[in-house]
Amino acid sequence: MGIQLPTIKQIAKQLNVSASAVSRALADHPRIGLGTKERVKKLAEELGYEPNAQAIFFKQKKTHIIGVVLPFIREEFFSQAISGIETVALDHNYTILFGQSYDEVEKEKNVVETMKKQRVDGLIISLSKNTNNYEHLEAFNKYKIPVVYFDRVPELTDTNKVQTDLFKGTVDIVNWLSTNGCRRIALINGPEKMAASADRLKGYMQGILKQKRKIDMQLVEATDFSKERTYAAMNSLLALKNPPDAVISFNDYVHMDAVQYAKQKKIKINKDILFASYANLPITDYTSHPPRVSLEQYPFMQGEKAMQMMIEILNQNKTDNDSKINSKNEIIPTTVVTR
Amino acid sequence: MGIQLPTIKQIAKQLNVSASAVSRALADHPRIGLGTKERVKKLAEELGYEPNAQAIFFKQKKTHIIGVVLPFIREEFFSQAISGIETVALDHNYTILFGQSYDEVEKEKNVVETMKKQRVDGLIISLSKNTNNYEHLEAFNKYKIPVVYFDRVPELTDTNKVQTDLFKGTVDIVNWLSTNGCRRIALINGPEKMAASADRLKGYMQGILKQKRKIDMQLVEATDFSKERTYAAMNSLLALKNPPDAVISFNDYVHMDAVQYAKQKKIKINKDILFASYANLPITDYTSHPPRVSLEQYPFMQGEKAMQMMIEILNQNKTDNDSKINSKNEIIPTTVVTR
DNA sequence: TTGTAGGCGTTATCAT
DNA sequence: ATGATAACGCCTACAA
Repeated sequence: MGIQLPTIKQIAKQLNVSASAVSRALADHPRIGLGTKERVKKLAEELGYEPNAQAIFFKQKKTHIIGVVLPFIREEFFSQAISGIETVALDHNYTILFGQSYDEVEKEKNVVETMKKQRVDGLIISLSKNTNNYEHLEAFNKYKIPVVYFDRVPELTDTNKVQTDLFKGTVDIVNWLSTNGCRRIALINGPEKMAASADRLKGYMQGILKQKRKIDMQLVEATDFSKERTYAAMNSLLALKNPPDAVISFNDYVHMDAVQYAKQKKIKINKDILFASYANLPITDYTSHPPRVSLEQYPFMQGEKAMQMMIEILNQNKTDNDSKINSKNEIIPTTVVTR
Repeated sequence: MGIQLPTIKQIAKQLNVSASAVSRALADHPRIGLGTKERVKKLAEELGYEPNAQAIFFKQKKTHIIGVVLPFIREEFFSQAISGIETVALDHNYTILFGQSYDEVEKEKNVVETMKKQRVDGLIISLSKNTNNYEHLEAFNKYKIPVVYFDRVPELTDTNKVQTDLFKGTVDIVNWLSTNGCRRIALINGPEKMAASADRLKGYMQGILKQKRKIDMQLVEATDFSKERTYAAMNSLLALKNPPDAVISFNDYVHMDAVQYAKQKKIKINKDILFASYANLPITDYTSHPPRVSLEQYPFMQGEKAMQMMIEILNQNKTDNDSKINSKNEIIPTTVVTR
C-alpha cells in the first residue's frame, strides 16, 4: 500500500488553503497568519512531509549534488579522501554522486558524462593514470560547472586543484635516506603521463643533486601499478651491477608489491635495502614490511579541502554573476614519517 | 563566460520550430519530418545538447538515483561491494548517491534522511553495527521506495536481503580447524546486536557440537571492532587456564588486531594458535600473518546482486501497479579458503 | 494575511 | 508533420 511522499499541494487541499500559503508557513515566512502556520506545520508533521529536494533544485537549477570520481575506491588513500569530501559536503547540505574510473580513460569519460547528465553542481575528480587529454573535463567549464581536481591533478594552469607538494616531499625523502647512509637510491615511479610522476622525478633528481651526487637513470624505473610491472621494475633494479641500497616506491601499494618481490629474492627488507614510499596508509601498519619512510599525504584533509574549495566556488558564482573566477590552487604540506 | 547547458527550448527557438518537435526529433519519434529531424539533430550535436536528467526524472517522478549507505568505505569489503553495485548500476543507467554511517546509528539516520529528501529511487544499505531499530528504514516502505539490505542485514522477515550463509560458513570453518587438529577453538565475535554475530555464534556452536565436543563459553569473546576491545578479547583468551589453539575472528580487520596482540605476547601465529577469519580480503595478502583459513564472502558479487535485486524490484513496481511485492532474499554461498 | 499565476525542462496528449 | 498545452513540486512576485 505504498503512497507517495506528501506534497505541499496535498497539505493545501486538506487545509483548504493555497499552496503558497503552505509554502510560506513551512518556510516561516513573516507574511503568514499564526493560526495557519500552526495548522500547516502540524499537518505537515503528521503526514511526514519532506520537501522534495529534486523539485526545489530543479527550479533553482541547482541539484546540491557534487560528482566525485576516483580511480579506485578500494585504495585506502581514496576511501579516506572521499570520507573527507563527504564530511564537508554533509555539513553544507551537499550530497555525493559516486563514480570510479578504474584508472581507465574511457570509463572516466563515461562516468563524467553521466554526471553531467545528472546536472551535478560541481565535479571533484582525481584523474585516471592515463588521462592526458582533458576535453571531457574542460567541457564543464563552458557550462560553468566547477571542477576541482585533487591529488592526481592535470597539467593545466587555470584550474582548481588540491594537491600535495610532491616535489618537496620527494626531496625530503631522498634527504632522509641519504642522511641514513643510502648512496644508491632507486625510484619506482608511476606512468610518465602523470603529473604526479613528473613531480616525483623532479624531486628525486633535485634530492640527489643536493647530495652532490650524480643522477643514474638506471636507478629510475616505472610501473603501471600492476603487480607484474612492479615486479619487473624490482627485477631490473636488483639485476644492476650496482644495485640500490634504497627503493622509493610510487605509493604504498607499489611498495607492497616491490617488497613482496624483494623478499622472494631473499633481500632483507629495510636492512639490505631501505624501502620508502608515499601515502603512509594506516593499512601498512598490518603489513609484514611497512616502508621505513613514508610521505604522509593527508588524503582525508585533501578531500575536505577539495570540497571546501568547491563550496567557495559555488558561493562565489552565486554572487559574482558572471565575473571570471580565479582558479584556486591549494598545496597541502607533506610530512616524512619514519618507523 | 559560462553559459548554461543548451535546452530543447533553445534549439527550438533557433530552428523556429516548437519544443515538442525538437523533443520528438531527438527521440526518433515516428511522427516527425525527416528534414526537421536532421536539422534538429545537427544543431543539438553542435550545441552539445544533453538531456537534463533532473527534469526528465522530475517529470517521471523518478531520479534514477540509488542511495548506498555503508558503515566504512575504507574497509576493503565495502569498497568491493560498492564497486559491484556501481557496475550494475551503470549498466542500467542508474547512479549512486554515496553515504557512510561510520557505524553510528545517528549518522545512519541522517544520511538516510538526506537520501529520502533527494528522492532516491531506492536504497541499498549495510547496517551500522548498532542499528537494532529500523524505523528510519521502514519509513521507506510506506512510500514504496524499495530498500535492499546486504551483508549486515536486519532481523526482519519481509524485507529484501542479500547475504552470505554465515551459519554454514562458520560450521565449515570449525570443521576445517577440527580436522586440522584444533581442540580449543575460540571465537572473537562482533557486537551482540548484529544478526551477523548471532549467525556466527550459532554456526560456531553447531560446529563444535558436530565434533561431539562441549561448548565452552569462555572461548567466546566479543569486540566492538576497536583495537582496544579486540586486544582485550585476545587478552582474556590467552589468560585462560586452557588457552585456545585456534581463534576465529569476526572479520579480517579484527583478525589483524588479534594477531598483532598475540604477536606482542610471543605467540607463534598459525603455529601455537591457528587463526581463522571472515572475508578473505585481498589486502591480507600483504599482511604479516594472513589468516590460515578465511571465509570468502564475495563482496563484489554481493554488491552486484543487491543492485540487480533493486532493479528487479523497480521494474516490478513499474508494471504491477500496487500489488504487494514479495520480499526477496538471496543467499550467497561462501567458500573456505586456506593458505 | 492570503490567493493567483508563471516558470524551471521535458514529454504526452490533443489539436491543427 | 507539427504546434500548443498541461503537468510534475516548488517558489515568488504580484494581486487582492
